[in-house]
Amino acid sequence: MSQSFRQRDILEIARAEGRVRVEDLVTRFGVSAQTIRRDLSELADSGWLERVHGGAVLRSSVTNIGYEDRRDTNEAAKAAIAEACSVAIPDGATLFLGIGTTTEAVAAHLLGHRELLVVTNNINVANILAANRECEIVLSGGRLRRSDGGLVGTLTTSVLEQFRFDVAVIGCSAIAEDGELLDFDFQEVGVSQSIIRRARATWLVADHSKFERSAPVRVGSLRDVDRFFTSAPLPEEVLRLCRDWGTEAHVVAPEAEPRERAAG
Amino acid sequence: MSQSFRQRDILEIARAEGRVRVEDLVTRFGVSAQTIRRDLSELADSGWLERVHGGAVLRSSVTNIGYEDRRDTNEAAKAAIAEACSVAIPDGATLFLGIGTTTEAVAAHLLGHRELLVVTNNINVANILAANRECEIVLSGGRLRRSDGGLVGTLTTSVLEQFRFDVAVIGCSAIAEDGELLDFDFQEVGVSQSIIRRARATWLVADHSKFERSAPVRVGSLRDVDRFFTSAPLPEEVLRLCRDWGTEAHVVAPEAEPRERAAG
DNA sequence: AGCCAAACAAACAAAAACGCTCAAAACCGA
DNA sequence: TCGGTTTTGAGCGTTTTTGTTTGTTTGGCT
Repeated sequence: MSQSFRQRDILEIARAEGRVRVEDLVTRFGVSAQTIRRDLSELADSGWLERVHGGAVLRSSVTNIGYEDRRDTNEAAKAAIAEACSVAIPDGATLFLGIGTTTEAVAAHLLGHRELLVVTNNINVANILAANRECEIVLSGGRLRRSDGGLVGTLTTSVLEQFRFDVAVIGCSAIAEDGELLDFDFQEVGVSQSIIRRARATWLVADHSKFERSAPVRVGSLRDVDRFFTSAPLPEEVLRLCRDWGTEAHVVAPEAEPRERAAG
Repeated sequence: MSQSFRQRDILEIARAEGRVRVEDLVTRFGVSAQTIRRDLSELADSGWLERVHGGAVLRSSVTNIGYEDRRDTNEAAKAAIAEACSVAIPDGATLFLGIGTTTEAVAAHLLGHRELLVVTNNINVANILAANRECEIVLSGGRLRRSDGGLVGTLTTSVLEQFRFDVAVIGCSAIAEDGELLDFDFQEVGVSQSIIRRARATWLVADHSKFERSAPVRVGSLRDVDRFFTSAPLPEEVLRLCRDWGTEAHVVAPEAEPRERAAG
C-alpha cells in the first residue's frame, strides 16, 4: 500500500488519467524528479503501476510480472522436459494438465498431438492448446488467480472428480529432500490430491531449480508420482526414494542454447 | 510488455482500428519513422502485433478466424452498447457475463470498474478482464468451444447454481419478432435458464443485426430480460412486447465513425 | 525480368531518463 | 531539546531512447 500521501495521490492520478509522467508530477508536487522516480518505483514494486520510460501506467497486463519473469527462467530446461513428457503421451489420451510454467510448456509441445482430451485448471494451458484444433479442452471452473493463471477453489476439485485421466501432468513449486512436493497455496492441496486420485498415472514435471527452493505447503509426495521428468540428475537421497517408491525418473538434458537471448 | 507510453498508445490504436500504419503514427506522435518501426518491431516480438509492410495488424489470438471476423462486425454498435451497459454497472457488483462478442465488449468496458466479482463462461471475457486487477474473476468450468471461446456443458450449469448475481449480462445469436432469444447451440438452453434464475437482474446486449438473423434454438425470451441494450430502434412488435413485459429498452447510437475501414 | 520508390534494419551519437549514493533536511517519540 | 529514523535533493556515472545516416529489402509497375 502507498507509503505516503504523495504516492496515494499519484495512484489516484494514474487511475484517473491512465498514466503519469515524471515531469508532470515534479511540477504538480513541487519535488525533485528523483523523488518522483522513487515513488513510481515503489508503486511499481508493489504492483500498482507499471513503470515505463518517462513515467508509469496503470498495470494492465494479463498476468503479473513475477510470472512473466518466471516463465523465462530455465526456459531451455522446461522445453526439454516438456518435449520428453509430450512424446510419452499418446494420441487419443485423456489428460490433466496442472498449474505452472512447466505444464504450460508441455501444453505447447502437445500442439501436434491428435484427439486429445485435456482437462486443465490453468487458463494459459487452455489458451495455448486452443491452437490445436484436434484437442478437446475442458477447463475446470474456479477463481482465476492472476499470479499464474490458475483456476483455484472448491469448484476445481468438484469438476475434477467427474473425470478419469490416463495421465495427469502436474508441476510443483519446490521439492524437498524427503520427496515431498511443495507449493505456495494451501488451496492446491485439495486439487492435487483429487488429481492423483483421479489419474491412472501421475507425472511430475519440474526442472532442477525446484530442488533448490522451498515452499510452505505440502501438496503431495514423489511417492504418488509414477514418472518424474526433470532436467538434472537427482540428489542422492531423492534418487533412493524414487527407487523405493517405484517412481521412474526421466532426466533430460536441456538443448544447448548458444545464442544469448537479449532481454525482450 | 510495452516499454513506453507510445507503445501502449499504439497498441490501443491497433485494438481500436485493427491495424496501424507507420506513416500515420509518425504524424500522430511526431517522432521519426525509425522510432515507430522500432516500436512496432518490439510489439511484434513480444507477440502483441503482427508486423506487415507499412505498419502492423492485431495478432489473431486464441479464437478462430470466423470469430475474429464476426468480432469486427458492427464494432461501433457493440462498443456503444457496451459503454451504455457498463456505466449502468456499479462498482462492487457481482456479475455474470455470458458468451458472445458483445459481452466481451462489455468486459472491455469494465476495465476501469473496481471490486467487481465477475463470473463468466467465456474464456475471452476472462482474458480481457484479467487486465483489471481490482476484479475477481471466476470461470465456470466446461468444454472450451473454439468457435467463440465459450465454456459449455453440464459443468457450467452446476457452477452457476452456486452464485447469486446482481446482474447477468447475456447476449444471443438472434431475436425473433415474438421476443424469443435464439442461439445455435442447444446446450446453451440450460445455461441461459440457470443464469436467469440466479440473477437479480438480467440484461441483454445485442446489436440491431440480431433482429435480422435467425437461429434454431430458443434459449429464453425478452420477457425474462430486465434491460435490453441495443443499437437501433426496436421493431414495433418487439417494442410493444417490451412494454407489456416491463423490459427496459436502452437504444444507444453508435459513435459515428466517418473513416471507411478497409477489410483487415 | 528489370526498375524505382518506399519501407526497412543496422549503426552511431546526442539527449533524456535513470539509479545509485551520500549528505542535508524533516520528522518523531521521549 | 536530543538522538535516531525517514525522507528528500543533488551529483554523477550508466542506461535507454531517439534521430540521422547508411545500405538493404520489399512491393508495385512497366
